[in-house]
Amino acid sequence: MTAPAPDPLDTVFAALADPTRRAILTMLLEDDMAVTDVAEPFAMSLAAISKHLAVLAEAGLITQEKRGRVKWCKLEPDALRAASVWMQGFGQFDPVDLDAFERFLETELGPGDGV
Amino acid sequence: MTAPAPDPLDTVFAALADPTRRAILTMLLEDDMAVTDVAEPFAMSLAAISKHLAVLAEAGLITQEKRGRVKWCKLEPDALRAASVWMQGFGQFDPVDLDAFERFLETELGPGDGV
DNA sequence: GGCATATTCAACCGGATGGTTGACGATTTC
DNA sequence: GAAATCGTCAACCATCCGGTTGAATATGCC
Repeated sequence: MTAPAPDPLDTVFAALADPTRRAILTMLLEDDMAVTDVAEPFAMSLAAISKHLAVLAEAGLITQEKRGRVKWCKLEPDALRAASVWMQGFGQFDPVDLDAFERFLETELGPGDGV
Repeated sequence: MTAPAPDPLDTVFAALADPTRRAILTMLLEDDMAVTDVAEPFAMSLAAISKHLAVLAEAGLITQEKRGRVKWCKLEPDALRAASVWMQGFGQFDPVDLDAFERFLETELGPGDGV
């Protein structure tokens, strides 16, 4: 652990840079989920998803709590606030346009993909 | 070029994940700059900065225009809007707190580092 | 023309990242 | 206690990333 503690923004943005991880976050918007259930829709191994979840947890974007043999994953939206605030500094954004958000979420999820 | 066009959010967030690149964006908030001038405050080669700028341009976060032998770099804040909008979906953020933004910018630049 | 300046290109390097598979520890269930 | 389930660990692999150096390609100046 001699690593010199990188800027939290580094890890948050890096975590968000992967589409699988963004999809996971979107899923967790709905509800808390077990690791196995998170992995279910993806065409990759459970171990890979487990790693993605570790990255998200490292960034503070989720927390994981083990109850019994099941590990529950919970969205931690506050971690996004720092990044969001940072970005707002550029361009004097208008207050966020929720219609645009809807459109983007649709793009994210893929049209006709009813996740 | 058989690469299947990654989600723009991938490249934007990946670009933002590097502290050098975020610092560059912050510099460009002030004014457009030539590549050499962008590189000046950093303890790394000009070629490295040139690559960073290419990443930012690829993500659409800046544009570069060559006038004479000088290539000018210009912030393109609109590219951040998509990412910002995506993030707003999580956590029903309050409208952004500009005081918090100031504090974060200070953290970014480093206290007592008068860049 | 010839030299200095601005920027990129190309090759290279070490380390991180995203994925795999198979073994393993922990927990529940029968 | 034995078997099934949940999740991680460890080793491995290919690729990407951030950096270097040195040569190459403009362009501007005299």
